[in-house]
Amino acid sequence: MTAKKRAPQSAPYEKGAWAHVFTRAKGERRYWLIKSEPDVFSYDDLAAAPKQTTSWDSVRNSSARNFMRDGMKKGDRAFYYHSNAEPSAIVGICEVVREGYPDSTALDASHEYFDPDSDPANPTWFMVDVKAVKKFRTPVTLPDIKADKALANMALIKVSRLSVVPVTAEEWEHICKLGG
DNA sequence: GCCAACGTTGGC
DNA sequence: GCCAACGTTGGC
Repeated sequence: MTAKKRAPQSAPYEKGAWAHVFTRAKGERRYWLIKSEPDVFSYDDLAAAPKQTTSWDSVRNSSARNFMRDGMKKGDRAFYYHSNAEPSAIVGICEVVREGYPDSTALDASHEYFDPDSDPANPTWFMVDVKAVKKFRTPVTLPDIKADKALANMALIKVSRLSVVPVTAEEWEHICKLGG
């Protein structure tokens, strides 16, 4: 028996700052933002997928994993953000149609993102399914967001390099108005 | 348990 | 293509 690997469970939010996004009033809808590079999987790719749905797999960051495993619920909405794009921007809206479940790519030895340390009986990595809802008429770009005082506290800005982040209801409404 | 080295993300 | 931020790894 080898020594147990330290499980990648630590995450900044657990120290307090984002604990609130894991609780909700009965029937409350919560909001998120998910990032994808458009060259890899764009919003149009999602809209063109079977049932306009895809599993948000291959995320290998524990904070993002925790948001998917413990935070996102069916019916929640998420902005679809194109990272590493010209310009980087929120380009549309999608909906969580399946709540967190084990990420199959982490358990598939033939997959590029296979994680040999993930125990199938107690998986390390989780994913959700998201469905395209609406493409913005006008993408809301990162410069737009940075220039907007109402959006200065967005997790997108404050916590860089996290592929799944929470969005407040106020930020959600504001950006929806901008995007049309 | 500290912390240096390393890898990844993503803006610019 | 560069590099800052930051999470993870592993030696001690």
